[in-house]
Amino acid sequence: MFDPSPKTLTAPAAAPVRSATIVPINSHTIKVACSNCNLRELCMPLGLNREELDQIDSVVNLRRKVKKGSLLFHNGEKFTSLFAIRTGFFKSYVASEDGHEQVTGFQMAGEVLGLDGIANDHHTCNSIALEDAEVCLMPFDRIEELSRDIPSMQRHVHKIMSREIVRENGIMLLLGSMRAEERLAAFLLNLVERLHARGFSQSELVLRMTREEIGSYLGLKLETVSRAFSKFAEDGLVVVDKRNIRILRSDLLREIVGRADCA
Amino acid sequence: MFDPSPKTLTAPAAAPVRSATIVPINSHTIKVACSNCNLRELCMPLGLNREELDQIDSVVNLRRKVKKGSLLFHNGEKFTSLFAIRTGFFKSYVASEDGHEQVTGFQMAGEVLGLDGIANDHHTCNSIALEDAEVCLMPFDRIEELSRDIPSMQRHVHKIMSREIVRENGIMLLLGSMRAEERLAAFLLNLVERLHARGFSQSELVLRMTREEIGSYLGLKLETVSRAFSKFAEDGLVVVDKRNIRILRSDLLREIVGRADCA
DNA sequence: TTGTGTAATTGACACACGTCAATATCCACG
DNA sequence: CGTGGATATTGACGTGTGTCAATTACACAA
Repeated sequence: MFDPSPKTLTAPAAAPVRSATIVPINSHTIKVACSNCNLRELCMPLGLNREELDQIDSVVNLRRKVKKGSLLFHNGEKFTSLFAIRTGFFKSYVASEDGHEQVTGFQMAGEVLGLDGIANDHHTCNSIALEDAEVCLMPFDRIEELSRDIPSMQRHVHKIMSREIVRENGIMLLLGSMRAEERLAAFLLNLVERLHARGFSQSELVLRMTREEIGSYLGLKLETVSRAFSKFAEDGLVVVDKRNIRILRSDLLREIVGRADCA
Repeated sequence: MFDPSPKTLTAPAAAPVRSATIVPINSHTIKVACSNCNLRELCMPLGLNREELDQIDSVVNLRRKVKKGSLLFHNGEKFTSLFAIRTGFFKSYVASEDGHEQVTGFQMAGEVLGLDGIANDHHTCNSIALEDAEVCLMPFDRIEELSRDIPSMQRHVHKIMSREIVRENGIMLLLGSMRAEERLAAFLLNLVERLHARGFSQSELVLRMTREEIGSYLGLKLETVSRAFSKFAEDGLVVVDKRNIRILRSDLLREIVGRADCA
């Protein structure tokens, strides 16, 4: 089909990879910190000046590798830290008593995980790595401390949380009023947009999740997701080869999303 | 049917009502402030000591009356303040380009509105009063200022935002995997619980919104909501008289929610 | 009172999506 | 180099909910 090069959602690492699961950061020995992280335009340090950057480096004091398929945190776990994704791809989900899983989001490099835990000092959802990943640990009391000293940091934390609220408002709109193909179109456009912001192609993407996980996120069954992909392919909007997707007509995808509920 | 007394979601006012739309609060003349507001156990001041209470009074510097049917804020409006509901009942909703409205939440006394605006300095949703209401204006830069001085205040603001994220996670679960009657049962239980926390009955409630608005929130059409109400009534779970609802078997309602997606 | 509009209920029918099942494909692992 | 278990696709069919429409009840204004 098209170039199946196994791209990873990993920006070129500036630091050597370590084998330990938890890696203390020591700015003297390992030159890995927010101040020279290539995600700083997307992640926590956004909008901070040089001096503030140095301060935030003191917040991000741990790194953690998360193997594909393992949990970063889970429902009920004590909340202590937020997590900034350095590399890899995560799925967050809640589970109802009967065991049903509802995917609440997919997160990639530069995005922040764990905000749900602040409310009750315990996490209320689960986050699992869909590919080998690395996250920066940010102890929340340190974040709050620093927020009290640096107004721009404080504002940034507030914006990150508010952005999550706005995102979820959008998902409610999607789940509440869109039809299957509209949902999938919106999903694909959102994914490529975020990937593009990270330097990837505007038209090609590799899905990190199964059809079932997409379906859970979009409130659909996996068969319906599969059929919608086939329909898009049939209509020449995309080329679908398993998890490799090439978008041929993003304009038409946008049109599909736009005409949501017009009928 | 049953007692149709037109209860209002208004705690007994401690202060005289003024006619102006915007009422400056002067602690010397009008004894209305967080420190003696009867919602302080639910609203912003939660967990503050006496001295901190006095400080927060300096944040809440304006009151605003909102007539039934009028907007508190709307999509695109510049964000400056959060709003704490003193009395009344609100509906928040987003609108897609084509004009479809998706209700994102219903809010009552003691709850905070406007968190969506922080992300982009402009609101991304709309809030409309479903009955005559009164809100306290809390300029957000003042909130941030105070948060820097009072750690417990800072933590409280974070908790309020996180709580909203968790709430929306729950709605995603509802919209993504529950069936009509499960959704309505969950909705009713959530409403009475919140009303009960405000001193109202555990079993009787007056809906402030139409079937269509409930449907929008739950991702259903108004006819489906109506049918679900009728089914509940037929099965003896509730007594329905237009917008007056009496819950007879909350245990069975809980069971309906619980068995979501068990089949 | 009568008129008018909104809200709610209920029935008949349609259809989008779920369910069930068969098959194909790929990858991990012995 | 097979083999078993995910994952994905596709078809046939069922059903929950949407759609359309008729009717009632009620609030409010003339």
